[in-house]
Amino acid sequence: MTLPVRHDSMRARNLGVVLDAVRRGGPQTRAALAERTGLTKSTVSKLAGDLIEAGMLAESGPARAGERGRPGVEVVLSGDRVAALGCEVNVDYLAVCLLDLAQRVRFTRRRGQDNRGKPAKRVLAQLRTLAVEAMAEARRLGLDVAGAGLAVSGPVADGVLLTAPNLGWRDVGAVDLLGLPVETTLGNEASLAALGELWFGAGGQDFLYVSGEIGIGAGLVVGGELFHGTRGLAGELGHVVVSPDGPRCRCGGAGCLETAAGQEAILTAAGDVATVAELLARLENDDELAVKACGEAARALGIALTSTVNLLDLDRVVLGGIYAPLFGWLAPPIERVLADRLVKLRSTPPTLTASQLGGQAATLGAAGLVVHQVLADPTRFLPR
Amino acid sequence: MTLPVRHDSMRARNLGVVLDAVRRGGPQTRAALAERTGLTKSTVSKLAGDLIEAGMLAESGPARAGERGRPGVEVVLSGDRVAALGCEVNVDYLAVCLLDLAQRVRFTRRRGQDNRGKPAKRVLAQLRTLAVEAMAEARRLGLDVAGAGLAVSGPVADGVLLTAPNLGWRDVGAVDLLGLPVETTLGNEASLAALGELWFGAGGQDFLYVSGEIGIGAGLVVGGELFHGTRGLAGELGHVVVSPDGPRCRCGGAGCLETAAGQEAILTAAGDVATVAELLARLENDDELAVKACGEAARALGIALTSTVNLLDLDRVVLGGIYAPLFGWLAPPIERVLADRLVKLRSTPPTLTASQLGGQAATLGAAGLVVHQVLADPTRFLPR
DNA sequence: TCCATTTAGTTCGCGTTGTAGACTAAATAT
DNA sequence: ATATTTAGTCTACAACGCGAACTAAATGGA
Repeated sequence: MTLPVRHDSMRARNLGVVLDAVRRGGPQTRAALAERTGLTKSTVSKLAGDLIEAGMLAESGPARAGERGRPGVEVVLSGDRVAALGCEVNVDYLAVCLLDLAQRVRFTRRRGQDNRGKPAKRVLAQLRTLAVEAMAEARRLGLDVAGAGLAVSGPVADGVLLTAPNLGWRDVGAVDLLGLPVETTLGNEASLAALGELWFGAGGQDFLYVSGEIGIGAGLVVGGELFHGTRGLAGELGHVVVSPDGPRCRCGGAGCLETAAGQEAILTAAGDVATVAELLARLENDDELAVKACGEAARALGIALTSTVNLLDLDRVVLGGIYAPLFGWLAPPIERVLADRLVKLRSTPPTLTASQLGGQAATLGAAGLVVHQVLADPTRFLPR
Repeated sequence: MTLPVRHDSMRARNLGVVLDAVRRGGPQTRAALAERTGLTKSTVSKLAGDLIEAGMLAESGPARAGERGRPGVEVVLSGDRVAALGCEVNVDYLAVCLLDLAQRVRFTRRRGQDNRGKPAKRVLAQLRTLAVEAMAEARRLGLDVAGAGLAVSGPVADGVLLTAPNLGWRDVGAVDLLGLPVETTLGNEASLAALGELWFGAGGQDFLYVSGEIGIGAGLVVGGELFHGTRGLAGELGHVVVSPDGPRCRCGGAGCLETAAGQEAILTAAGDVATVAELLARLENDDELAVKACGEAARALGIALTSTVNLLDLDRVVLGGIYAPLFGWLAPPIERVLADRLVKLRSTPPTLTASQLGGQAATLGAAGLVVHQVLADPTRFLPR
């Protein structure tokens, strides 16, 4: 439903507009901000003044214009007051990061451990230990933690992780189990990684992030915003059908992408390789079977992506998860399929990129989500 | 970019909020509107007063509550002042409709004619004749035409129809060629039909509208809004891959849905039937080949929809275009495929519905789009 | 019948907000 | 030096929504 605007929400919104303009445009003078936002100089001055007083903006010294006229003073996002926490549970590690409002990473902690089959309660308690460390560091730095984002590898609804096939979990109240003293937002790993790629990677404003793990998830970013779908369950790329009569899939269907390009399918096809690291080693030695396995997976990915591109009108795809290290072997065949199948429909096939953030994408996205909530409505952190 | 809020836009927005609440909730008292919108009684009173003065709302008599207290007076959308035009060029007909602000259809005109291969300029001039008739009728009824929507069967960008395979058109500046004296918005037929289904059919707030014609398009509605994709080219369902090694498709790919379930594929498989009407006749006579052709097409549709549902998280699919009359023969096999393939991933497979609007969906959607623009910001039609 | 009660809608003074334009500040060009 | 240009602040002002008081119109009970 469309929300009404009142005086207070007008103010909240305009403060957010100013902050967001600074985030997008980097250090800028008040005059430039007025120009860019459409607000008047005096309004921007007042808003910026309040934000500086609240410690969310800071003056960063004179802007050397070299041109005529009084040089302006640029304002920047200040990372000295507010921060956000990003957390992630994955199959083989736990991770947290602390991100300040200026989007600088102030602290990270990662703990490699196999979480498969372990009880959710215990794993999340271990993650809490890391989170508490991060919050202690925040206090030491004089930062308020505005909230936390929690990335889990499975579909999510109302703070509950519905299923995590690779962890063997079902219906886990992850936010409650993590039990942080700040508001915690639960999100799907692929979605949050997509946001991480958006804000910290080379994703641009519109792209599909593909997260290759045991399952294959995807996060769609359109116009700089995440697409959620009806109930927030969008992104099950792993069960797009790539060969209707293909092998049966655990979802009940057959010939799903996951059966052709999921981690297990690739490792098996490469000759029952045990780990992705091992697979990589073989690929680097030009192991024929391994290369062939990647080629097969890539062709299946190419087909699924063709469908997706046609449906959603994408011009950029970012490959993450295990696909990032395998990028060199996957990208060429995928690109060939895309080019072949999309010639007539679009002038250029979508660009393929490997995720630059590695295992950090999801935690960065999770923390970034909170940062962006604060930037969009900073009233919580204003005096009075 | 996030837009700032100023006093005038605050007012515009709140007027829109009130109108939208009336549209969604039907006739309501001012008190109920205040409750629903979150604005105060006095504000709603003032806004409603202005809207009544402008002829966009009207008092519809006392609300019989039967309960204690003074009975309120309900306000309704008034269709006596503003209207919108919806136009459509399709393969075998031209159509226009005139829709008032209360979303009542005040005039329709349809002209059956084969437009294949004819020059766009001539066809659009013919459509203009119909549109001018509709605008004359509007003038006769004392209605201001706020704008027009134009539906065409092909991808659209910046007022230009990029390609219309079934008409044999390329890069047609359709808005300019139509040359109406009101602002005209160009839209893809499937997208606009989806909006028609949203506002006038039984679509609910979240669904995928599938338009079966020579090509197969789709319009996705999420949370009561159309999903546009990066450049507004989303919805090419026809080129989702359903059998990677299937027959070649005119898009350059192979095994696209269109090659299995497009109008021509079905007619050919049914034994080179000439028209959909003829196919229907055969189906009603239980012609074995025709029934089998529909079954094949339905299975392909089922596979494409499985992929789509997994990607986009849908729980309702509306079948339109030629699929609407064929619904009885298509739906059961599609439902079987969806049920089989989605068992484990979602509690219930998506509901399948036939479009109730027939060939009217796109014109209604096109006109509705304009009506909704006016409802969202009615300032243009306010005095002063 | 009368009056308390309840709900609808209007009126009016108030506080908050952004705006426009005058004004001050600080640079460059001549 | 002085004019010019641009940045930023200050102040009077108007628009808006808010809230409380008020009027209006119904029901229900004595």
